[in-house]
Amino acid sequence: MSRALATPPEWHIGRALVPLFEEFNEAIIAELARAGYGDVRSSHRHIFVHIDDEGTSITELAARAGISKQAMVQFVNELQAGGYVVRVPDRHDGRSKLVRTTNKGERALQVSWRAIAALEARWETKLGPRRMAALRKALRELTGEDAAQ
Amino acid sequence: MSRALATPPEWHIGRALVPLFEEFNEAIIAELARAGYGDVRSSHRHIFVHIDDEGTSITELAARAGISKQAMVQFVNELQAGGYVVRVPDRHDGRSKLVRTTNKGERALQVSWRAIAALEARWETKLGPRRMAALRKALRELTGEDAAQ
DNA sequence: ACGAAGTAGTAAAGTATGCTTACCCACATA
DNA sequence: TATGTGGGTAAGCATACTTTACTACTTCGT
Repeated sequence: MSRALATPPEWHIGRALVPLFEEFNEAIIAELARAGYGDVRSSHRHIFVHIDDEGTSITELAARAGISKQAMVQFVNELQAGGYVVRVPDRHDGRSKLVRTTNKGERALQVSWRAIAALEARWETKLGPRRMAALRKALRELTGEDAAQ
Repeated sequence: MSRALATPPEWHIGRALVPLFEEFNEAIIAELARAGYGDVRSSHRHIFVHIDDEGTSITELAARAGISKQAMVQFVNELQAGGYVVRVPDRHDGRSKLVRTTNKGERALQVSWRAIAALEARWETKLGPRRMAALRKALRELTGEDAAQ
């Protein structure tokens, strides 16, 4: 019945990671909605972050995102309905189609990049350029990237 | 029809924030499941991170978490069914009940703290103690905390 | 002291989302 | 020609909520 069996940690990264992740997501979605791309949802990043400029097959997109083909088909259908991507036949494989961004898709991507840049700028004013650079480098290394500029 | 209308950013924080957030979540849920608390889901953090030792009302928990009372009732019901929390009457208000953690709830909390500590330790081996401390400080400041130890 | 108005908790139902499994067809490759 | 692979439909499921509606209790104004 005794309370306080163990002392809780004074602070841990989750206290920041969770709200920061939410802030990141909401900043992008809100900016997209403001720019007229209100039908883009955060799960559509599975396409936007993995799609190549020359187009990418559904199977490949699904593999990169780590979800099933069927789930990816759904997301592609949604973005295609919104006019953000199109399916074009693959010249090298009659079964395959390549998903490509449309001009509208490119514009939406640019809006999201601007939203991210704005968020990073806000963070930089809080931390200063030196510490913000260090933060970016640290985060990048933690995800296994080289972080070699 | 021209492609490459704007250059995509070489790298941005989302590339790290998203996978790191997922890693954080999965590390806790996996460790809880391994310890026999498989019925705790990540949304239950809404309770665990906001609950006071003396107990907290549903209305207060909902306000802190930024969700509706009804949603909070659901999460409390689930955790109560699992034996992690109980509802006790509030002496000062006949309408109100206080949600309190049980011993099992406290044990689950400790498991999650250990999982977080282990994750932070793994990150520290990648970055070294100095840069890890700087990362923690930066993240903490970004969420509006003082970060004054 | 007393009725009106507000607040705490809750049940029930509905909605949006992000998936999965089970199948199936078309085409490619051996 | 058999087998595999790409794309797809249909259905189902778990999750994380919200809206609506109601009861019990408290507080406030008179």
